[in-house]
Amino acid sequence: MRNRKSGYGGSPAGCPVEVTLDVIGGKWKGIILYHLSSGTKRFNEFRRLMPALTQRMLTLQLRELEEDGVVHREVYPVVPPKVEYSLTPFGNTLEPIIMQMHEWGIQFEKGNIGNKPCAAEAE
Amino acid sequence: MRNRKSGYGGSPAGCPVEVTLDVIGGKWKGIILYHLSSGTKRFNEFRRLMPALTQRMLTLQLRELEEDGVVHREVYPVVPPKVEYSLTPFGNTLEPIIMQMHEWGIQFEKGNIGNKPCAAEAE
DNA sequence: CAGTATCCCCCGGGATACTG
DNA sequence: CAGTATCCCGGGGGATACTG
Repeated sequence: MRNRKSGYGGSPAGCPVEVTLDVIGGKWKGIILYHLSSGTKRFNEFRRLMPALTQRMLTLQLRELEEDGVVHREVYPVVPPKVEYSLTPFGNTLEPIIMQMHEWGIQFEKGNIGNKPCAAEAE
Repeated sequence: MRNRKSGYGGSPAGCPVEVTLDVIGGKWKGIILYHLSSGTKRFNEFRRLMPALTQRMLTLQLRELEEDGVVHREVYPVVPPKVEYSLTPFGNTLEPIIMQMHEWGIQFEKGNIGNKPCAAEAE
C-alpha cells in the first residue's frame, strides 16, 4: 500500500493523526467515504455522484480503501458485472470523523465568504 | 491559497468534506495541528517535535494554516526573533476532529499489526 | 531564532482508449 | 457494467545553502 511509513522523525508507523490522514486523505477518499456512509454504492453510482472523478482514479482510491480495510468490495458473478462497495464495520468507525469534517467544512465556507480576502486575490 | 476550488463536478467550492481535507490535509498539517492543540509552539519547537520536517515545509504549512484562519502567528519584536504559533478560536473547532483522527489512527495501527503485512515489507 | 532562496525529483492524478 | 492499460504533466514536497 502506498508509502505507509511516512517516515518523519523516525517513528516507525508515525503519529496516529498522520496515519488516519493517510487513509482518508488523497483527493477523493473523503468524498467517497462520505457517499458510502449513506449506503452501499455501485461503481457507476460513484461516477454519477462525482462526474469529475475518472474511472482510473475511482478504482485506485477504492482499492486503497479496500486494502486499508475500511471498504468492502462485493462482486456478484452475474452477466452484466455488478460490484457493490460498502463500509466495513471498521470503516464505519470513520463516520463520526467524516461527518464532523462535513460540518466543519460548512462552517469554514461560511466563515471566509466575504471575511477573508480569499476571493479578493482573484488571480 | 493553493487551489481552493478543487473543481470536481463543477461545484464552486466543492463538497464540505473536501474543503476540510484541503485545510487539514497535506503531509504535515495534521500533526502540526495536533501539536498545536496542546498549546502554543515556537518555530524551533516544531522542528524538535518533527525532525523530518524541513524549515521550508514548516513555514509553508504554517502559512497556509494561517491563511485559512486556523492558526495565529504572533511575532514578538525582540532581538533574538521570537514567533509563537497558536490555534485561533476557529482553529480550535478542529480539535475534536484531530483528536478523533488520533484515536482512530491508534485503532488502525492495532488492527493491522500482524494482520496486514504492513511492517513485513521491512524496508 | 526564524525564516528565504534555489534547485530538483517523484508521484498523485488527469486524459484517453481499450476489454472481459 | 466495471474495470485495465498507457501516456503525460504539474506541483507538492525534499535537500541544501544563505540571511535579517
